[in-house]
Amino acid sequence: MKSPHPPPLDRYDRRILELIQQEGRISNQELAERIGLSPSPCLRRLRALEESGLILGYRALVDARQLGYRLMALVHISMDRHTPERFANFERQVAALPQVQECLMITGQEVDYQLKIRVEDMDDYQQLLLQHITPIEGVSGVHSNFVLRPVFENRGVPVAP
Amino acid sequence: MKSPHPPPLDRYDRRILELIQQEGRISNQELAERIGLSPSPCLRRLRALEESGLILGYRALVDARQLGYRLMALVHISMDRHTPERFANFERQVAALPQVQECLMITGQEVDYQLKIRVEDMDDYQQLLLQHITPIEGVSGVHSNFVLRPVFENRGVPVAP
DNA sequence: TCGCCCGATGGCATAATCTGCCAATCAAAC
DNA sequence: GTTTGATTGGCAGATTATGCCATCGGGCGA
Repeated sequence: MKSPHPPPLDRYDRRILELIQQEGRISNQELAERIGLSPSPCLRRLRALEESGLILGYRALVDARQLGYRLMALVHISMDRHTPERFANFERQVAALPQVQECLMITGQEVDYQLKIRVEDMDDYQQLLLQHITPIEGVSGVHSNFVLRPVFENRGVPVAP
Repeated sequence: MKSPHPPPLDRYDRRILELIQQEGRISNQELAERIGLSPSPCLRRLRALEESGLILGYRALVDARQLGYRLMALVHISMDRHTPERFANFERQVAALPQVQECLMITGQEVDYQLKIRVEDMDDYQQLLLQHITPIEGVSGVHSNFVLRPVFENRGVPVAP
């Protein structure tokens, strides 16, 4: 999957990465056309990028609001004792909650994790917090911020020249 | 694109949404097989979901670390004067920075925005902050947290039954 | 209970796409 | 200028997508 010496990316590879980050389901033919290559080598390059692990996968972006998730929250969690077992347990429990879209271990004097959460409304949020997050062993502090407006999300990673 | 009365989702639609959030480039044939429908109606449903706006698009996930982006930071921004023009200007300037992966306007007594940033290293980060973010008109406070470990990201939106 | 009606399904045929193979091309090193 | 190696383009077979039409099934009224 991941070679020890990843070959450098030329301009074709970079164009491919840029385009499939924007249009993940673009056909190989159109991809080839846009990068100025014939379909054959274009597909070979795409497969190579997938094999190398540079392309981790493909996702459809679903409109969470249309599914009823009108509330997005950023939750900062602090843990009382910093043992590996506590962390591992917390991460496992949190991964089991589908409302938790993202979990980052971060720096901060009073904070250990930031969670990004999607729920329908405040009632849901309160229930999730009180019944599923606060009770996790080791959680000593919880601080919530709510997203007033997502200015932009899910941007592609810049592919430098 | 977005109908005023979106038709309710049945179990087929929900399965489609679940699967394409995990495998965005799955072929229609395999998708049909997995949801227990023949290719014809499966494709019709997929297209309908795209037309309705529920599926916003498709993205390839690129491994940022392999591209050299070893540092991920969460930056909290406070603005000194809360006028619409200031906000709009800030958002425009920030959207022009490819290192800024996400920009959320959030609640908080001292905070107005959270940015998620990817850079190669601390030098890059310092330069981005001092040369491109701090100078934006209206920015009065900047506070950085760094991501020690992304436990998980890019999870799909739960599609409730 | 029966029969009608509307929407959704499955299958088919055609069109488009994917994908492996081969010879030809290009670039760099000698 | 020649050789060597990798990359490309085109072609053919296999796979997939997509529009069309008859059929099926569920809900509604009689």
